Parts: sequence; C-alpha cells; structure tokens
Amino acid sequence: MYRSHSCGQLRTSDINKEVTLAGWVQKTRDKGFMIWVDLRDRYGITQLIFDEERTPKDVVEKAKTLGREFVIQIKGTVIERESKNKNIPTGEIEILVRELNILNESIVPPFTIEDETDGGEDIRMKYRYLDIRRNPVKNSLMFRHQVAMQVRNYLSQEGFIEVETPYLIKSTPEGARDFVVPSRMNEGQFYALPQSPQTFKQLLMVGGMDKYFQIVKCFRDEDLRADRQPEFTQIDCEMAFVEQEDILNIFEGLTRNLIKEIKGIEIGDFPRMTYDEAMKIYGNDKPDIRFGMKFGELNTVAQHKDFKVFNDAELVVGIAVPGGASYTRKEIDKLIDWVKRPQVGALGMIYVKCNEDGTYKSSVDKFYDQDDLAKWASTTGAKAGDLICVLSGPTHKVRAQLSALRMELAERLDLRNPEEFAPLWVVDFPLLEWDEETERYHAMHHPFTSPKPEDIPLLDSKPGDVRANAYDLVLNGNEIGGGSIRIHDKETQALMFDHLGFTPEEAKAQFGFLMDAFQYGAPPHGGLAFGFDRLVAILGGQETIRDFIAFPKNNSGRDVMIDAPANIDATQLKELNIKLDL
RNA sequence: GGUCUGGUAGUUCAGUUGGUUAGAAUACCUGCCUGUCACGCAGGGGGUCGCGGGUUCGAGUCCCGUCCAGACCGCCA
Repeated sequence: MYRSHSCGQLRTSDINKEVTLAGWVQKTRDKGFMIWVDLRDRYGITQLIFDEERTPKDVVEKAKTLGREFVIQIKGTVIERESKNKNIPTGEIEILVRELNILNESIVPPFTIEDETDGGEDIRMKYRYLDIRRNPVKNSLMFRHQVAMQVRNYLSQEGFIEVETPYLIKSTPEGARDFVVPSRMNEGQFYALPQSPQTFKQLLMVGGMDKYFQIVKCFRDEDLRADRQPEFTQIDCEMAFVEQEDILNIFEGLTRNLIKEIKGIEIGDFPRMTYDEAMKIYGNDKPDIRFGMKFGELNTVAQHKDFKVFNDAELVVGIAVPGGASYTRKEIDKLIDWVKRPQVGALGMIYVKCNEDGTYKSSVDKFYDQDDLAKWASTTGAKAGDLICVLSGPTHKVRAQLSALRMELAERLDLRNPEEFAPLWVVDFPLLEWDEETERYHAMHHPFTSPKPEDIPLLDSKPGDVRANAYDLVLNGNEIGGGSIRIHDKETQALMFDHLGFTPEEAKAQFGFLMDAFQYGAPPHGGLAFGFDRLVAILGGQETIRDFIAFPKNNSGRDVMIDAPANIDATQLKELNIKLDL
C-alpha cells in the first residue's frame, strides 16, 4: 500500500494516527533544527516535519536532499502543529516523519508548480504534464469532468442513448476543410475525420434510435482562435418525431439544469429572437444580452440634411455608450482609430455627446441641429451623460463594425460579468448564404437543414430570403449550440442539393447513402450540437478554452509537447503510395 | 493569406537619445537560522539580447529580411 490517506484528508481528529502518505514535494523549508516539507497530491497539501530531536538522524539527512517535485512516500504520526495555518484545510496538523522513501527524483522544473506560476503560456504548454499539477489547470479539468457527468446524467434520465459513431469517414466538399487520413489497404484513397457526426446521427434516427447523444470529438482543419481548436468536443444530440419547439424545450432544460447544478444559478425561460431581429438590434447573430447598448437605426432622422456620408449610406446606425459624454476629445479620437483598424474596417465614426444639461454636442453640428440630435438620442436610447457612436455604410458591414465596437466598449466598461449567465435562442436563420468567392449559395447551417415550408416557393425567386428551421443557443455572446429540423425525405433533400449547385450525380456520390436511407421510412427528426469546450469555459467564467483541454494545440495547430505534426519516414510514405511535392 | 503585439538569465520582465563590464525579481547552489508555511539572513553561479544581413567609430537599442509565440480579420456547412 503506497498510501493510507491523501494529502488533503487529515485533520485534528486524526491526531496520533500512524499514516503513510505519498506525493510530490511542493516546497521545503529548512530551518536547520527542523525541516518542513509541503507534500502535495491531487487532493491537497499536508505539511511534513523532520525534527533533529524527534526524527531519526539518517531520515533528517535524507530530507535535506529533497528537491522540488521529488516523489516521496513517508510514514509518520499525525501531530498538532505548534503554530497553525488558517489558510489551508490541513493547517492545524502536520506529520512527524519516521520513515522517508524517495520514489523518484526530479530535475528542477522549468516553472514553479504554484497557482500563480512564473511560467508563460509557451513553456507551460511544452511541459503540460507539469502545468496539470497546478491547481488552476487541475481544477479546470475536474470542472470539465463535472459538467460532462451532469450532461450524461441529465440526457440519460431523459431517455437519450449514447452511441459512438466512426472517426474514419468520407471527405465532403461542404463546410470546413477536412483532416484527411490516407488508407493503406485502399491505394490512393483517403478517409476524412468527421467535422461532426451529422449524417450518422440522422441515420441513427432512421435506425429508430429515437433519442441519441454523444460527447464526441470533431475535427476541422481551419485556423485557430482562443475559443477554437482543430479537434474539439461536441455534445451531439438528435431526436426523432419532434418539432423545433420540442428540441428547444429539451435542450433549454439541459442548459438550465447545468447552470443550476454547476453554478447554483436559477434561470427562467430563455428569451427568443429571430435572426433578423438579432442582426437589426445587435448587428450580430450571437448577441451578448447581459448589457444593453442596442442599435438605433437612424436613416429616417439623419438622411434629410446635406451630410453626404449619411445620405449615401445604406444604413446609418448608432449606439449609446453609458457615461460616454465625459470622454475627452483624445479618448474619442482613440475610439475612432479603434473602429478604423483593419480588423474592424470602419471609414470613420460620428459621435454625439449628450450633455448633462440636455444639450448635444456632435462632430456633425455643421449639418444637424439640436432637434435632429435629440431624435438620434431617443432612437438609440441615449440618456444625459451618454455618448452616441454612429457608423454608416453598407448594412452588412456597418452592423459587423458597430457590433465589434459594442463588444469592445462593453469590455472596457466592465459590463461582461463572467458570473452572470444570459442565454438566448436565435431562431429562423436563413437557409442559404451567398458566397462571394464561389459565386453561389451555400447552406448557412448545413445541407440537411429543412427550409420553412411556407418559404419553399421562394427557393427559386429569392433564395436568400428562405428561412430555415434552424436555431442557435447563445450564451453571453458565444454560440454554444446550434441545430435544426432536418430534411427527412429524398425529394426535398435532392431539391436542396440542386439549389446548392450539386448535379444529381454529385449528390448521389457524396450523400447517396443518406438519400437511400430516406427511402426506407425515415422519421421526421432534428437535433442540436453543443460546443462542449466552449460551454465548459463559459460556465467556468473563462474566455479561452485551452485550460479546459488537457493537451491543447497552439495557435499554429501544433502540439508543442509532442512536437506534432511531424514528418513521417520514407517507408511509411511508400506504403501509402504518397509522394511529397514540396 | 492579412493586421497588430511580443521574443533579453531556468522563468517573468526592465533596459532612457545608439555609448564603460546588460540589470531586477524569482528559481537554482552554498552557509547560517529553535515553529516555518510567499520563511528570513549572508554569499555564489547563471546571457550567442530569437536568427541572418545592413547602417555606424560603436547596435539589446536604428533599418531590411526571416523564424517563433499570442490576439484578431479572412476562414470556421
């Protein structure tokens, strides 16, 4: 037996017990006459004491050789501390050591294994196994486990079955880039890793599984972000014999349960908003509704004067910044520079200070009088003391720009409280989206999403106006889930592929298996998938998902610890019939 | 593919207008220390200033290129 207790376990009630502990040396404090060692494991820290009067001499000598992160086992007696430490749970006791066994030594670690480490991101990723010994990372991984357990319990109780689907599947041109895997046994052919188990879960519905879920890895070969990894985990769900309303209710229940059980916060009915409303009010299909600063469209109250910039614009839109009237000229200029950065891309910004005395001072006083500006203020909901920021231009671009500004200002004004949770359903997404690059429509969600029946006549005349039975679950400005009611008959699916520019032959080659299945009594079905890493990070109050993933990739998609991806040798390439052209 | 920020001791960083032998904290090593717990005290070791080129009497500092890291835009059905 390596240990009788953990390092977080012993209390004053255990005094005089003979115990065996094992763990890592967090720190030694050698006072000469006495040596204290903080012994750490997953459960906590227990202080060991080596004393020149009470501890055998050879054991004291051995204790002097201990370094940070040595793995040791000790036998000793639990005693009461002479001076207690109120800051840790085990702070009233210590172990008077009788026997010390060094199980393994450690070279000096490259950074300190403490909550506030001295190590930067880079070095911690290279030595991730040391990083995981630290409380913040360890706790994040344990938190993830807790959320996963809650999800499994909830869905299982609701009658969902977890079914595994294959990772080696077929590449398809739709959607994100695939990671591909060469097949040795099938010369010149490749598998692809799934971007999601989408078609398989639909086939499970055809198979009568009725309620399916899976906590599953998905793979997308696209550039990374703080909240995006090339391999990530989804809570993938699908149900048969359901309408959109059923799905929203079930997964609203799951989300509400998670927030209650994990965070102890009760949340009522989730608000719902159409895609069109979200774009109009927040310029964004995943609005953060923890704070206001709603868009006010100003075309009717700003396009009647000689200000050409506004008159020529498709959309003139503003937001009220709480307390912004006190900004200095310099601060406002900096804000204007911020929206003019290439990442945001505005050509300029007009502002109106709403003074405390009820007057207005704007950067366009030459064109607009106090009555005009008062109308702007009422449209944007600006109060005395606020600053109205106004952008203009093509609708699509201006909304994105003002939305970026809204989020940036909320960040600066500290309006994004990570302990507050504001979920929101965004519904009625467009079915199709025009792609400038390929000059054709592509599916906004995916090609298996059903159009709203009443909009099907528009498919030929106004494809961009067709709405889908598609919905996203948004939490604090992040898309944490998305799904749709699927197409479940061959004819509609064929019609869809046709509108996406597939020839019938291409459709059959790519998705023939699905359309075949639809001919054998496919039930109406639909579902939803949560981004699990993101969900865990947000519940944990963090922006970045990396600390909730045990071994994440860096910005360039590399694992710096194992140094992957890497070259493979000539024999492997030959076996796979692959020649590199570099 | 693009924009921005950064790269100096094991680590986190400072380094002024280009000017003597590149600093601090922490970590590490040695010694001391009768209750430490961010222990304390004294001493010590530790640097190809990411890499390559250029300007200059002289470059950590200025210029060009390049590599790496991070944030973002594009991209992510």
